[in-house]
Amino acid sequence: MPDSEYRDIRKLDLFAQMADDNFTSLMRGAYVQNFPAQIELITEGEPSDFLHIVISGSVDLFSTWNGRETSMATVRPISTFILAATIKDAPYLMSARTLEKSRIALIPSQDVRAIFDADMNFARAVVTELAQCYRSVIKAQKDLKLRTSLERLANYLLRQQRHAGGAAAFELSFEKRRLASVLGMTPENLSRAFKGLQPYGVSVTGTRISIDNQADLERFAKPNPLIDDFST
Amino acid sequence: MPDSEYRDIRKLDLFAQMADDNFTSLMRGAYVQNFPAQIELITEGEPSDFLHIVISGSVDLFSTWNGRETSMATVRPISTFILAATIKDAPYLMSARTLEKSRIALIPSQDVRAIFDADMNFARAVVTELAQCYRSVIKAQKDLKLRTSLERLANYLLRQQRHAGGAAAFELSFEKRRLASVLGMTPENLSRAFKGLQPYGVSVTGTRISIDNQADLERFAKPNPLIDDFST
DNA sequence: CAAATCAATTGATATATGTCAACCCGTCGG
DNA sequence: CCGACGGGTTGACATATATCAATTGATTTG
Repeated sequence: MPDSEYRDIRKLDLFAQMADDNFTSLMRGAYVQNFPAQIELITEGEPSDFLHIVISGSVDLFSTWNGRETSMATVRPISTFILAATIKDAPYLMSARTLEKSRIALIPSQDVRAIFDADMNFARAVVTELAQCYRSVIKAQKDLKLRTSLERLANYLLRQQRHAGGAAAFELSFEKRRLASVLGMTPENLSRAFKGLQPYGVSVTGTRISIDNQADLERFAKPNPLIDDFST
Repeated sequence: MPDSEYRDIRKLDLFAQMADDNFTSLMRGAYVQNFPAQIELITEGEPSDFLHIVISGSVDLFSTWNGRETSMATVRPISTFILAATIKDAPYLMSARTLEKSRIALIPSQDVRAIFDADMNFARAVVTELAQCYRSVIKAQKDLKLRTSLERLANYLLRQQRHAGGAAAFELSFEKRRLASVLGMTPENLSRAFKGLQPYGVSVTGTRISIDNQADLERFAKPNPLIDDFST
């Protein structure tokens, strides 16, 4: 693993505070691999042998049941996924596939559990990270249960706008069919939802979104930190 | 706090392995209180000053947005709630109200965080509990996004049946309007959904459910451990 | 006991969302 | 350049779900 990657991983909240030799020993057992796009990295139901870290590229977490499929989340550099399964030594609840060419680090789960017991700072970081993940899913659940698809899209656009720096125009960070799945609707419906937001000053050209009337959209979307603020 | 309650709390997975004096010191700062039914214990958005433990009765976790409300989960004895907010020292994401007369223990959040740093076994238990909570929400999310309301009800009944011991007939553990909210539908729709399951051998009288054709219902519901098995 | 209350149900209807088929329009490879 | 392909869009339609209003039936309360 190149030195710069090593240092980038070290900087993750999860690893930043732990003792040097514990981090080194975690990394010693780690693999780093490049994957092409559209590769299924893990499959739900399988045992969780590795904690995964996305170094570059992006990964889609999705689930299937009875022939249907839904996108649960997207993982972008640099962050980890399936920490909970690793900690519990339980089967994956979600599958993961690369969305593009990606570089992934794999840390054996048993090493993570061992270091967890040995390093108080790491343990604290794991707990904080898990609590964060938990709260994110609760927010997503509230979004799903309390809002219509139009409201979900409106709030998604506001979040994305903020994430992109706050300018009136910005790019969607992934293709619309996947956005539809993340938001819990069909691609056709998403297309109509974009039209449904036109009266509130939203215009779309390809992946480029422009919010022409910020106040109007916010009045409609009614964003709420307890649902839309991912930092708390 | 009566000795029997003290011992019951001690037996919770979260506290079972920790050192005696750490547990004692946690409990020293704790309050125990009796609440009547329909009391709002916590309100979403407020700071998380206490970790709560339901000793008897039951508590509804719910959320609101824009005048709508949805039930997120029910907490029954003996277990804790809002662990994640306590650990992160972040605002509650859900409100909680007693469903019936309930006895609740309150442990100051800062004590929990302090003992977490001091007791490795407690830390490990907290992580396991959080990972469990996280996975439960992921399952709930899959349930919501991948299934229709009829399928959700069918699988709920199968889970409830198993929880009640597996007999063909059993009681719903709470009122239908709340069940509807938990399943993400209106009470009217739940009523129709019960009718929709009649062809699969489900009959309902008040809160009593009878599954007359187990195989038929399961063939329709297609239960899946990665969604419906709460233990893993 | 009678009145009031509230959960549950039912029917009629409106709205939201999904499905299917067709089409448009870029991109990519021969 | 052409044609195949795939994502996106659109329209027509079907289905799922919510809403509203009315009724029932059980429970509570004065």
